[in-house]
Amino acid sequence: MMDSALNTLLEYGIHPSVQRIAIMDYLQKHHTHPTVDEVYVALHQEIPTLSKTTVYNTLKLFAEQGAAQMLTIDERKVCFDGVVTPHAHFLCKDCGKVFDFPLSEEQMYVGCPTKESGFEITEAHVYYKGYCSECKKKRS
Amino acid sequence: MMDSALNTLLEYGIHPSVQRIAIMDYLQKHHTHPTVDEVYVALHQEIPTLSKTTVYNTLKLFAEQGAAQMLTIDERKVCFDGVVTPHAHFLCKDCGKVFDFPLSEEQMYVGCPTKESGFEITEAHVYYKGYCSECKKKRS
DNA sequence: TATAAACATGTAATTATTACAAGTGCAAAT
DNA sequence: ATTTGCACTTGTAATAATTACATGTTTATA
Repeated sequence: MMDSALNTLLEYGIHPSVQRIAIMDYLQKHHTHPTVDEVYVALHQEIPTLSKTTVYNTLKLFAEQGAAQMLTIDERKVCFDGVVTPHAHFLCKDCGKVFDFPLSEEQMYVGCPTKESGFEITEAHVYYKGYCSECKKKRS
Repeated sequence: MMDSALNTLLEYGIHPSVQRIAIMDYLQKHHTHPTVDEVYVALHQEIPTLSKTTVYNTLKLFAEQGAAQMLTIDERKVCFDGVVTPHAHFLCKDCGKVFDFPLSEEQMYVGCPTKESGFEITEAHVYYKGYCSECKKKRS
């Protein structure tokens, strides 16, 4: 059931624990770009002893190890994405939903500082903002 | 002196006030990607009655009107950029500094959802993260 | 099973941000 | 010039997100 989550943790050199597996499993099954709070509220049901601090620590760890992405597209809240293959994100300024958009690795890193610049790049994010089709209708 | 700031406000349809002009002037003269607090602390000297709420309101207004950019590259703090022409941003994970990198409008919007998708795009941000040349040296 | 290291927990503190009500000052109209 | 209204600013208080830290628990290994 949670084998995929466990494997992902091992793959990224993260020591597995009940909580970490559950959180990774949640990320992999819910592509809703959840916040810390959303993950906490959802998992608190199954694991009543889970603390919010653990969710903070764990998601931060995942992001540091490259097992998940930390998204800062919405200034009001940080959210997370279990999909680490290259893609872009879109934030609707009306409903606040975050959408995925296809973008190749090549496109993500177009114009990115090269090694010669002396900068070492570890991640790239492409964020679009505007209005999703649903909200666009409502507004007109 | 602050004519450029005043003109920018008028250009973006923002009613000028002493505070708004001073804040825009600060943004235009300091390309340091300041936070609300940094702007507040700096200007509080010249304008002792300036309140932090006003800085919040004003920078938010600038961003909404397109007269400045709100950057969410650093999850720890929102910062602002008075340069609204297309370019990318780089955050050093060690020292926390934000650097500008050249990027054409075309490159910024590579792979961006088209009108046919039903999405309306109002802004795009390209963020890189890693280690700047200074910090890279220290780490090795 | 003893021990140490790694993890998780909960509370409290901190910080960033927003809400809101009251005050101020400019600008148009009389 | 004076009044009136509106936009803007202010300060305080509330809210929400995040972090620090000390304690407790689990896990792995000898």
